[in-house]
Amino acid sequence: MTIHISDSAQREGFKPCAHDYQVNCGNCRLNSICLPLALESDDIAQLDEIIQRSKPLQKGQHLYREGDDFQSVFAVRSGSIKAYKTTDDGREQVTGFYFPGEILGMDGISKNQHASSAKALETAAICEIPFASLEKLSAVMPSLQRHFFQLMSREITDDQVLITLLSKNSADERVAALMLSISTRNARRKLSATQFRLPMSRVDIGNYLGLTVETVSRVFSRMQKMEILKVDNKEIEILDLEGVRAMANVTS
Amino acid sequence: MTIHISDSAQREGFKPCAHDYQVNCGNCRLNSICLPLALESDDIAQLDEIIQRSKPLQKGQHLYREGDDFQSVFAVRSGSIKAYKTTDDGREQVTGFYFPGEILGMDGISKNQHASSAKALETAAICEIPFASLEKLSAVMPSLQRHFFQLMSREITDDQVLITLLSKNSADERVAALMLSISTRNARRKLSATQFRLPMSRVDIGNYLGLTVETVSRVFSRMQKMEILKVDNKEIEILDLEGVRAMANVTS
DNA sequence: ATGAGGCGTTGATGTGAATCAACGTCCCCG
DNA sequence: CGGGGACGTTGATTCACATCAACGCCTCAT
Repeated sequence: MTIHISDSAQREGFKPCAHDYQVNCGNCRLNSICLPLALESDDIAQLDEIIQRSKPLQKGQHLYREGDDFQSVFAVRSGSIKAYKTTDDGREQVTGFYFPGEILGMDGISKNQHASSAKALETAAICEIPFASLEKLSAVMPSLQRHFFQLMSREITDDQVLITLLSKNSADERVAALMLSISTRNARRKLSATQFRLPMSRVDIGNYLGLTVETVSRVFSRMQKMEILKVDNKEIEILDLEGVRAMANVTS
Repeated sequence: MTIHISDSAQREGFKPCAHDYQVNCGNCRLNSICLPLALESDDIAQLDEIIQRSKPLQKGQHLYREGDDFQSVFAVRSGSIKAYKTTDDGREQVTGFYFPGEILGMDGISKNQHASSAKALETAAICEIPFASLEKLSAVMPSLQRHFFQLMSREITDDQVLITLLSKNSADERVAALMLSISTRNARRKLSATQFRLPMSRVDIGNYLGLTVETVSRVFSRMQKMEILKVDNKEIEILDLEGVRAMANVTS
């Protein structure tokens, strides 16, 4: 089977490797997040076949860059990734953070070129899913086709949530909402919903939320003073989930 | 063939109708926008088969509402549609405007429920594409499958552009960028890139761009004073395209 | 050990857009 | 014909967040 890797990935050392990580979709702890489909184990084997695992990405390395040829979408197996676009005037807009079990790179399909860049926030293991193979397999596996339509749709609805957050909510609400989002996604991976380490810097948070570093920092301080959140550098503890929800102004 | 219509569409009068509008994908003036695929005429006939045309939606009527069962995606044939979400606290966030040839409703796939509402800004003719049929057809028509993946990906990249606009740009830049976007989309339909009528209200524009009506109005006034735009209520004329580009702060 | 550079926090000041308010226009309906 | 309501504009004031500035704490290279 031909192996496809994007240019920048190749540049920075994302290489398929012979080393057996003893991981496959069938035994992957994350498959309920990554592949929530009623796949026959036979189907999973086929999917496994096209997925390429590789040696981990180091902090700061790029998985792909805006403008790179689009060949694959990627699933995060461990670590975390930030996706971002560069604006006309050279500034950076963070468009998303991706944690284990989550899939990124789908924005590249439309123009056959990645529409954003993706960079490791910490050491990260990645599964590469060549899109051409995925398309072929989808045509014969209706549940896989459906799953990918759903994944892309999910990305759209997530973006709409961010649009609303940026357009309608205060700095307090935005930061609180991000904390809740990370908490929820942690819980989905059977990790603590109340204690976690933020892999991204304050700059990245501000950039994602349309705020300056200073504002993010002040919101954290305020939340500490209110005793709804404990912040120790990147270590976060949610002390009062209801309080954080109230600050985020969400009903759910 | 079974006919699927969403609940709210049914409530408000979106009904398939026997009247022959003498429209099909093969002869539709918009097909280069809506279906930019190398489809055999045979394929187009098959696609035509599943698409349902109906009597036009009147201004203010809903095509679907947030929470409705997801059955179909929709293509605009004439008129225009606004898509919006309702926030927890009851406010409205406009997530997009859709013009002839454009496709909406794909955000409903992920949860099998529409994630936003869609309402006619003026009388609008719509093609309904039942998603179940589309999925089946996609499995046997690779170019159609590819096309839909691309459409969804396009929606993602468009949302990312809006995210960046909301997060990084001033009121002037946002309004100018919207004018350019409408201008470009008009040109794609072989209409004037410099003169057009805005189908949406100032409230909708503000809501989409994360601004108040007053601010939108002031930006328009400013653009008039600068003589780069002529505004007469909803009638817009771009007097100086480069000037508008400069205001939007875009290089392209 | 040392100092430079990245990252985060806090305080003082400035500003762009929100808010509040008033008014004009258009259109529909009694 | 008149009035109520939706929509748009413009001006005065306020305010949330950006900006500017200073400083503390790491870490890492010399």
